[in-house]
Amino acid sequence: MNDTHQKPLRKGEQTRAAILEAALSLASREGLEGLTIGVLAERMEMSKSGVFAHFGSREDLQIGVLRLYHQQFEQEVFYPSLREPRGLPRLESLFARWVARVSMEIASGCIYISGAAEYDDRPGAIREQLLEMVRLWQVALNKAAKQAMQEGHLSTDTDTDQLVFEMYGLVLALHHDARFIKRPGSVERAKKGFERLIFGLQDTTLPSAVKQFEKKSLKKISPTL
Amino acid sequence: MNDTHQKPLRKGEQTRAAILEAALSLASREGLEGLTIGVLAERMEMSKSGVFAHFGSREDLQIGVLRLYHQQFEQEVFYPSLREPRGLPRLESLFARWVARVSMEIASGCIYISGAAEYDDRPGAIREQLLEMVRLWQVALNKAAKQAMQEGHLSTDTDTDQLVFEMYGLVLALHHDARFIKRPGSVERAKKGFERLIFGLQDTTLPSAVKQFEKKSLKKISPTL
DNA sequence: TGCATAATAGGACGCTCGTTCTATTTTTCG
DNA sequence: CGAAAAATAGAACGAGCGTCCTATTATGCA
Repeated sequence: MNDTHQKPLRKGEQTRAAILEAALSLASREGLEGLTIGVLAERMEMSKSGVFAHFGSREDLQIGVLRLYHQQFEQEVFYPSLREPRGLPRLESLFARWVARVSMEIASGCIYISGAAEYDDRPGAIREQLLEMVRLWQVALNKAAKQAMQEGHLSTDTDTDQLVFEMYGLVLALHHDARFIKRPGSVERAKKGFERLIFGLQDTTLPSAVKQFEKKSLKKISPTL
Repeated sequence: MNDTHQKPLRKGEQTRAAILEAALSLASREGLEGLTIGVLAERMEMSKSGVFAHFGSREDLQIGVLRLYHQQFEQEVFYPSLREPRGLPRLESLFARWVARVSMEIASGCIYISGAAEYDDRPGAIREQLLEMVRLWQVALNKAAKQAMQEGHLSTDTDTDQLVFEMYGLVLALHHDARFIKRPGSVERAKKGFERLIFGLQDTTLPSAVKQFEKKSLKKISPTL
């Protein structure tokens, strides 16, 4: 009954991390709301209460999963792009890595996207946490777009909010078509849409004469990762 | 025990329809998977078994909801647009009415979109039904785009699959930003994206000289309904 | 109006869920 | 090593779920 708790020991945090990884994998497939402690325990070959003890509640577990996903997203998409020169190259890198990650997640699912649908109007701590992360990501994209403007890579009257809106739309369409409809070629369509978006080309309505701008960048970003 | 069942009487179908309406309203907010017979019965001021008896199973109820939604979608979006002349006007009408409907659904939610997230990889009759409807809608959009090509309203080398992909992305982004993030102005962004998409304008990268094409249509489609 | 039948209510079922309590095993460290 | 503390297991709980069964009420038609 003595509540002077020492700092936690090693083993606990280790299995906690393992549980979170399994939980993330599960939540990617079934959704955060579909994540169940029983199934998670089964997957971990542990008892329900054994798993549960690492988290104060299911909600805390879900938030832990969210934070782990955010961390991975930062590490795989955001930080590497910061090494690109600011302006269009960085913006292109952000989009390319984002698309690459969602492509890899086709078999499992992007938690930012599925979570947005799940927590549309389900108030609570999970929604708040998710909302903060998605906002952060959109702000990062917006900042990169604004820098591209300042660097002269985009027209000075570019509506960056509109640009981010359409970039997000392309990735949402990719996720939708690839994961729900399971139509091939969606990745290429997202990339093509981005090129058209950036270079302001729509060859279906305009005569050529402007196509020379196409495909002069977005190339050195390797499609791996 | 005599299984020679007569054709069903009036009252039954009447309340069945009322239940389906309530169920659609509920499923719009909570998702098809969040639709529960208990809550539905409460909403209808009926007993659980009374509600249940109108459907062979929960799955049948969900499919009924799906069909009702599809019917409404056809009536509000698809059929009225067929009265527009084939080609770009009809394509614009389809998009405008689609956006108008999703705008009205901001408080509740579009089942095509939320359902796509819920049934990503949850096999079964519901996914199959939903998939068929979404495919049908995309095919309709594609057909309208192809007609716009044939009418000379769009360039002959238009990639209509790409066009539909991006149109879908715009509506998905609208749904995402308006419903999850609750950011205002999303409707205008979707419309602006469509105009840019159709007219091939991206004023952030191209000098003006082509802006005269803008806003010459998509106007007589009233935003009401 | 009455009778057959459809429509609905009420209750119980087996199941799964998150959570709690208590006991047992495992780990950590003086 | 041995004791304190952490980690885990096991069983039970109350609630909500879809579904089934049986009785009761409401409806439609001869």
